Order: sequence, then structure tokens, then C-alpha cells
Amino acid sequence: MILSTKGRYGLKAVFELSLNYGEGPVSLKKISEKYDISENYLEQLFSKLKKNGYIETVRGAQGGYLLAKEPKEITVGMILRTLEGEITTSECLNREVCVRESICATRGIFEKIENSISNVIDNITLADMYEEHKNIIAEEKIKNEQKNLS
Amino acid sequence: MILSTKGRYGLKAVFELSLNYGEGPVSLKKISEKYDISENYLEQLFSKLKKNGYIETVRGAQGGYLLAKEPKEITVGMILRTLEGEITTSECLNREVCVRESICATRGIFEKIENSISNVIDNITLADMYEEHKNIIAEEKIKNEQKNLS
DNA sequence: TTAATGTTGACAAAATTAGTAGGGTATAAT
DNA sequence: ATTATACCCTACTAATTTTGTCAACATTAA
Repeated sequence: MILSTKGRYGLKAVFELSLNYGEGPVSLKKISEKYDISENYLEQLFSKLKKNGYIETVRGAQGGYLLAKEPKEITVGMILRTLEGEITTSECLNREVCVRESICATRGIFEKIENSISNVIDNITLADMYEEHKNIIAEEKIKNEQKNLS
Repeated sequence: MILSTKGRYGLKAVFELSLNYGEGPVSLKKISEKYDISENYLEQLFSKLKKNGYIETVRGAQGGYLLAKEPKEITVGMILRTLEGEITTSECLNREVCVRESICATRGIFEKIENSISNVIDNITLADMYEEHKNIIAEEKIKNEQKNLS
């Protein structure tokens, strides 16, 4: 498990916000119950996301959290980097640390891994996730109908 | 930093073995001094790698560790998986945990990330690392020569 | 006003990481 | 044979990170 609960919980919760995009704020309580995540813990995650400008809050009764931008403008990478910190595989990017030649050989690998991860997470938006989600639901529906026919 | 020292140290140390492939065993002491890694700690990492059949040992004076296979037959993925455990981004592969639809939406993303990482680390061998290493050295040599000319 | 909600900061249990310590065993060199 | 060098193995531990909990407070809708 290379992602901690921060990234996993946070991504799920933000996806939930995107499901409710345009329909007013969603309360923490609702999200934490739906996904069975500690309310206070989620709060800390959302606090960071708010500071970085990805979500907004509405205080008071009927308040809650909502996306600050359209789902298509928020990438998975933005969320994960905010919550998990930089997705680096090595401290060895700094040339000065890396004096001895044989160490540099491994740095190339670490860079490749990093780039391939960035490539994925920076090119998936919340809107993409929603599309994928719809497809999964549609597939399941078909399966269930086939089951009922037989 | 998504890789712990286990993976980072281990990969560096195994690369060192590949540099010495065909030239007899390399002692832990030598490696731990070269990379400034705790000898006892490295020992634990190598112990796992030995159990999984990637390296062999020669006991006694002048003994040490050596690759059990050719560098081209050992992938970065083998080493990292041995030392870091499975490279999974989510516990959610298990369908039963994943009853609620909205959770499944994030699973797709986690699967993509996982696959892209696997794709990288399973397709780079120690021999590839050595090639890359040679290129870096060659480039640096050219740079130095240019510096001396000016 | 009151109940619902977000805000903040301090605290803490649990797990993981990153080693240490130390007693073994095997073997090459002398 | 002895000794130095090296791997082998088990336990322990300090530090850090993760994963929360708790409590007091601020804001706002009804």
C-alpha cells in the first residue's frame, strides 16, 4: 500500500463532492457516514484542500463543503499531492548529494517511476472519474438484467 | 517519498552486485561503507532477497553476496516487491469490501496507478540500469572535456 | 435562541520504519 | 589448529508517521 489513508480517503471524499457538484454543500457528517471515515480526520484533510483552493466551505446549519472549481478542472494529482505531499521516490534529485556514480544509476529509475505516476494522476480529472463511474454502473446493470433473464 | 529506505537502499545495493557480476562475491562491509548504509540493516534486506532466490552468499573469509541470476534476468520490480511488499494503492481490489458504488469509482483510478507503476518497474532489469549508468558516465565525460577546452 | 455546522489546536494510540545488539556458524588464509 | 573474515539469525528499540480523538470555539439557518 503506497498511498496512505490520507490520499485514499481524501480522493473518495472529493469524488463525493463532485457527485454533488452544482447542488449545494455536502456536510462532513454525511460523507464520513457514507464511507465510514472519522469525521474529525476528514476535517483535517479537507482543511488542507481548502487552503490549496480546491474546495470551499459554507458555515452554519445546512452548510458543508463543495468543490471550488468544475470537476474537469481538478485532477487526481492535485488532490494526492496536497494530501500526500510530493510524489517522489528518491531524495537523490539533488545533484550535490549524488556524488558517487553508482548512486546516480538508481536515480534514473526513480525518476522514471515518478514520471509515470505523475503522468497518470495529472491526467485524470474528477470529471473523468465520474465518466468511469457511470460506465461501471451501466455494466453492472446489464449483468443484473442477464441474471434475471436466466 | 513513496519508497522507504528498504527499497531505495536495497536497489542500490543490488545494483552494486550487478556491477561486480562475474567477479566473485562482494562483502556487506564494502557496500555499506560505499553507500553509508547500516551493515546490519542491509543484512536484513539481503536476507529477504536471498530467500526469494535473487542473490546467493559465500560464507567465510573473502565471502560475500552475489547475484543468483544474470543482471538481465532480474527486474527492479522483483527487488522492490521483495523489500517493500506488494505495490498496491488500495485495499479495494476485493469486490466484497467494495459494495457501495461511489467507492468503486475511485478503485478504477487506483488500479490505473498501480498498473502504470508495475509497467515501469517490471520492465527495467539490472542490465538496463547498467546501460543507463554507462550513458550518464559518458555524458559527464564529454561535459568535462568541453570544460577543459574552454 | 438554538441546533447544526465548520475551525482550530493539542493530544495520543498504533503501526511502521530504520535501525542496534549480540550471539551464532562457516571458511579461507596463516 | 588458529584466527580473522564474513554471513546467519533473533530479538530489541528509538524515532517517526499514520490515524485518528477531544474539546473549546465561531458562524449561521431556521
